[in-house]
Amino acid sequence: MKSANITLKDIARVAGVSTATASLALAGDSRVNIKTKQLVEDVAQRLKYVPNEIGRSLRAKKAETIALIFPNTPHNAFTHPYFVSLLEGISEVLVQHNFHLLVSTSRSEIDESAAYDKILRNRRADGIILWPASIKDRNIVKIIESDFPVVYLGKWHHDEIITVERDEFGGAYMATEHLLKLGHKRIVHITGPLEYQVSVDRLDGYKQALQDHRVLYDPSLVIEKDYTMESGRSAIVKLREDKVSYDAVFAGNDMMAIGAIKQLQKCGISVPGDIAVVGCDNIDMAAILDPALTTIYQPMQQIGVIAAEKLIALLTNQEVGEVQTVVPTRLIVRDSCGANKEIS
Amino acid sequence: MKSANITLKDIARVAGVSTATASLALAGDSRVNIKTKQLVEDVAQRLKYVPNEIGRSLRAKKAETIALIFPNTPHNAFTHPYFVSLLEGISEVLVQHNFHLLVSTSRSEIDESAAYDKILRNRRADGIILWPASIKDRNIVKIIESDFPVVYLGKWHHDEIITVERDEFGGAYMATEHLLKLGHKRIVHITGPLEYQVSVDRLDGYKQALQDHRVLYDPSLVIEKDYTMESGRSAIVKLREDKVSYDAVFAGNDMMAIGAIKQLQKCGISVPGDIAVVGCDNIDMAAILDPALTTIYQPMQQIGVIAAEKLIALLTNQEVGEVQTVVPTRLIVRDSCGANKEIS
DNA sequence: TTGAAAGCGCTAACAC
DNA sequence: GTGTTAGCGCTTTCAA
Repeated sequence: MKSANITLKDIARVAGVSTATASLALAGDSRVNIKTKQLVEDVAQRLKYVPNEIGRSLRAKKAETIALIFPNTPHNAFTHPYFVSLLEGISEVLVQHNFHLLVSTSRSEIDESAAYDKILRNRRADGIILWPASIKDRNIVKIIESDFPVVYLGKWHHDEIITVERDEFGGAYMATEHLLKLGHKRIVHITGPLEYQVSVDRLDGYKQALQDHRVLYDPSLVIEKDYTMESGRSAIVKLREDKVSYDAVFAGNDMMAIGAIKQLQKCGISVPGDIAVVGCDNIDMAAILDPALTTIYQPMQQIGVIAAEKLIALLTNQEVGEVQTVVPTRLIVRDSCGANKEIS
Repeated sequence: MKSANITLKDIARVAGVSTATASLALAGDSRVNIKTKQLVEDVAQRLKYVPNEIGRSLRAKKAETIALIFPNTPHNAFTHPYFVSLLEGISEVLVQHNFHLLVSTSRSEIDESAAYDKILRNRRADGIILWPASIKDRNIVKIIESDFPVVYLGKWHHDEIITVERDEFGGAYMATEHLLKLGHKRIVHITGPLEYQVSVDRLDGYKQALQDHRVLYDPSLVIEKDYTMESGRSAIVKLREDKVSYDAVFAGNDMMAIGAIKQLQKCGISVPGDIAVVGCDNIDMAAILDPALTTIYQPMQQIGVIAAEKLIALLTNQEVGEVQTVVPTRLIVRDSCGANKEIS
């Protein structure tokens, strides 16, 4: 900054009023004389006055900031394909309300609960949007149980917590049903680590679809992997080793679906000719691959928008609306499932 | 929060000392008696005292926070494939130094310069990492010319500005040279919008490589597009319409390279058999495509790390080191260029 | 070695 | 309508 910062005091001095009046004037308080108000505003504009938000925050005990917290390592958090869309949605809302966004990655496994305490109490943020980590993470419980304003992006069994979640169950159900309707009976499901709620929900959706269509659930068709492309590959290898027969694959995310397809193709098995594959996430590359991947779309931007709106509503004592929101997912039919006849 | 926040005053009262002593003790000042220090620390720990950073910031006139600013729309900013890696690098360093990260997307075209002024002066952040927008954006000039601590992620013609940039020129040079060495003479270059410095640098690298290899620069081989996949497609269409003959394509980014490949394949032209293609960025899907995309790797995480380190060094009066850093890019040879003989 | 007091920039109760 | 004053939580002289 070339010049020292202009404070409210400066404005008051130049305008020839007290700081209190200046403050009131700039806040648009109706008690202050219209001419005085004009005068103060002019001076403020001329001197390019920008309120010091730290001072304001200290006084108001509000930071006008919300924190987006990832309880895991930065690596896990940021490489998540959803992250960018989520951030976009949150940011969009915050800008409208003049809130700031603090992105925090305190790794639960290193800083332990102290880091959370700090975020909760150092008053840098008024509320938190919490990205779910493993179900086992006790630190999350702590945050959720404190009555600090928080929006949890997932399922939580407590009526007072605001949650915004995707309909994982429904998405998996749709994916599985889609394959069933195409005539497949032996559908492999590659799950993510079952310590994540998402993985469990997707597995449940898969099971329910089978049951509703009177197809017996066969545990040998379910393989737990870790959401990486490589693990998708290895799932296929394992199926072959175990001599499991199957006619379709529903992968717990797109990366594993891609890995599976690559491995199948490597073995000379046609997708979708011999084996139909459906993924989950609709990451960018899903549409570009050959065969283009049939997958479940996750409305992450929308989730960001809803989460931010609810949190701000809560912070500003507005109507929050429904406490638990389940945002629908959507099946995107492309080529890898074989539904598009001309290419299968 | 279940209980009201514990302040320094509380600690002092419980420990039976003054706030000044408590502050000193917790700061580890050597003047304070070791026993007093111990006592205060015990009390602080017992009451789970966490300093209010807003109060501290107001006093210190420092926010211990840096802002990452995108001058464009949230959409443009966040969907950029580099963003996640960059964020990861920055975040990694900030966590180490106990700094916070404010992510800001004030859209230059809406809020105009007021938004920048605000960021510069509301004291929410001590420094800025600035992501380059169009060269024409006057607001950036304003930020850069203020002497607010800033690290600019690109080329800037001013010795006092800390910049961290990728070697775009070198990358494009390598890509072009690689194609030349493979025997290609008529290399198309699809550029991004030339109002971005990146696009210009890549074009320059392309030209220089041609010149050094005594290949005449032919303007009809250069097509300005907009970094989208669709525009990569349309570039190929246009070349065909104009009946331009060529044997290779160097695309200004991977998305355009992918679009070009898709369009070429659609026309029955083999990649790399008939036309060799090289992209730029090394986005995730580059390795997964068929043919796998030869491209230029951009070390964005490293850039984030360097940028954050330099900014923090500047803010804490440490040695900043070199003011202008050019981080090398790297050619990643895969299949789309035809260098891997067995598949071409 | 410790405490009293001032003040960072702001807002709001209260007095005039 | 406007000014005086106090105080948010913290650090840092300065005095004891």
